[in-house]
Amino acid sequence: MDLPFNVASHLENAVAAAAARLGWTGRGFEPEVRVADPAHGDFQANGALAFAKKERQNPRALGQQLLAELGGLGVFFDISLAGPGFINFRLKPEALLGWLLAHDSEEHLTSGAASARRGQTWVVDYSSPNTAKQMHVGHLRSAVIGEAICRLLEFCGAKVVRDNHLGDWGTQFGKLIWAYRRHLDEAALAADPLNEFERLYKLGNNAAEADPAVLAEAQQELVKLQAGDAANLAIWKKINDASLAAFQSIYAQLGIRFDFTLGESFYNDKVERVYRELTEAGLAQESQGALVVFHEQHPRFKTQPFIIRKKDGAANYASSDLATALYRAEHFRADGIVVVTDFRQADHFEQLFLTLAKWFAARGYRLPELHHVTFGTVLGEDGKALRTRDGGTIRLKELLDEARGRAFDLVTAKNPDIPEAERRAIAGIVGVASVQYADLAQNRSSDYVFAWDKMISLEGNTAAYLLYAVARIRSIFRKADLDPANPPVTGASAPITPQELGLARKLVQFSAATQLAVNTLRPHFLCLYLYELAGEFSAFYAADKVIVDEPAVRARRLLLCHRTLIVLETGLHLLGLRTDLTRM
RNA sequence: GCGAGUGUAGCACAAUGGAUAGUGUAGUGGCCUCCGAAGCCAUUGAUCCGGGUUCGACUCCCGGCACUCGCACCA
Repeated sequence: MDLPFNVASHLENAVAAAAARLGWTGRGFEPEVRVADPAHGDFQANGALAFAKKERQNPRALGQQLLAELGGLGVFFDISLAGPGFINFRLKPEALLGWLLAHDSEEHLTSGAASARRGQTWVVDYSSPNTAKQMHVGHLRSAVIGEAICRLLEFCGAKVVRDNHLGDWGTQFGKLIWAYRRHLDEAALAADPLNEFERLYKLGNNAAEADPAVLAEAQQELVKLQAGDAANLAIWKKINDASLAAFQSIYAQLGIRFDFTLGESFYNDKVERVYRELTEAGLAQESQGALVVFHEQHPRFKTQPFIIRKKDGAANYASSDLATALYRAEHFRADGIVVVTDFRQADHFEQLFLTLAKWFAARGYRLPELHHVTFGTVLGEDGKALRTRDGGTIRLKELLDEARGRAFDLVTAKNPDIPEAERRAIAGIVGVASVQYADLAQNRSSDYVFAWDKMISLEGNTAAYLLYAVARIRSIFRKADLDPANPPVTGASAPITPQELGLARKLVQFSAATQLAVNTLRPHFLCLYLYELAGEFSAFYAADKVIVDEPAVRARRLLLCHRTLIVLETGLHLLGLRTDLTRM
């Protein structure tokens, strides 16, 4: 019998079974298996501690009883009781090598993970920029975090629907169409449509702010658009087509491909049902001319309304989001919906989810698991929202161009002998990966400081450090002219070194890291793992020469190198990064 | 005013109620006739304040403080 891909869940099952034999299961025992501090073991089970508290018994004694039931695991682990009642599991070297031999490709790692969420469908709503504007740095996080979440869910076996929920139907179009009708510069439109749309939007926005009469006119343009006015629809379509074309080049660079681009406009004819059903269910009411939902039991939302139809009759964010959730539940049969936006929309989504729960319950609809994945602001080094020197917004296109440029300068400084075309290709991978990784590597809840030097300098927890490990491993195989597949690993006379063991142990923890990242919808847990793995590899690489004379030792070390390579690559791909470089 | 998020070394960040709070950078001291030194090894330095719950608290609860953000027709 071999160890399965997910060692932690295997242990969890074994500990739960042992507890069941002791009669603990019905009394609230939880195994609480997690990755351990290497000083104590590879995994630990802490369940005896909490259980002892609940039972008012000595935790150490309960730990001892549990330990006595775990004999079957002795094939794979050295097991010990420690401290107040921790049970530590340390994988035996043979078990470690067995696991490594069994998981020999990205495909096998993926199939090993795919049982966790098999059969589930998840709709992930991310990126979702407003059309008529260029994407700026503020759009980076939703796109990058959303894509990583999609890939993590897929890795765990879920069917993922990637939906770009464009802001293509809001009030900005009233202002934009108002300006378009009066101030369009045809020459500028032909030269750079997005630029001209941005100019018109600013013009319309300023005019509406300065003059209530203009605002009223702009609102009328929106009402006409939402009512299907042909002329306004034509302008709207022109704007959207130009915007989408520009977005597409950004998505291509970030490795993002949407299954659907169902913007707010798609739900225009679906909001009437929302109004009707919410009204019938007694959830929506008229207030100050608008249709709103209050939540009486909520301390704040009992007085802070969720406005689902404006007093001028137009739909808004709330109405289209309600219609969107229903569509996702009915049409995609979603088991889960993840919406990735910044934290400032937290109130909106709390109100939305409360409303959905009541609405779906009233109609007997099945409610998907709802997640609002929030993230903080990208800050400049002055601690304020990231801006250009003259206070403008930083366009995503320019940001990625600069990342590539900086990466190119660095590759050129380090390795001037590589042909320029290859240096450009390397810079494309490293530059974009650095930006993606810098965003993913921190807990998304906090703001983060965007610092070019730290991001591209390739030291510490950066994409380049990980890609450097990838390049070095490829280099070993290139120099040795060896095929890494399934080398013989037994019979080595030299004992396995601490660095080899450290690396092997880290590799086995890959599944635990992906589980943690996907269960919390926080990709930084995977980043942290990959960084530690690359660190273990670097330490191993410095301490133990791979290409040594003794065949069995060489084979064992090549096995470690190869498995490190595939785990690093699988992990980086899960984050949405490219790894197709052989040197850098 | 009400609410949410965030406060961890000089700076930037980790820590799913667990064992001695981890890393990077900056500083200090080592390591290339040896598979890539964009590297490795060692070392200095921190939980906003005050209570509480717990065998155990950066983590949970209560009260403050600071910063950011949200709160009737933007998305």
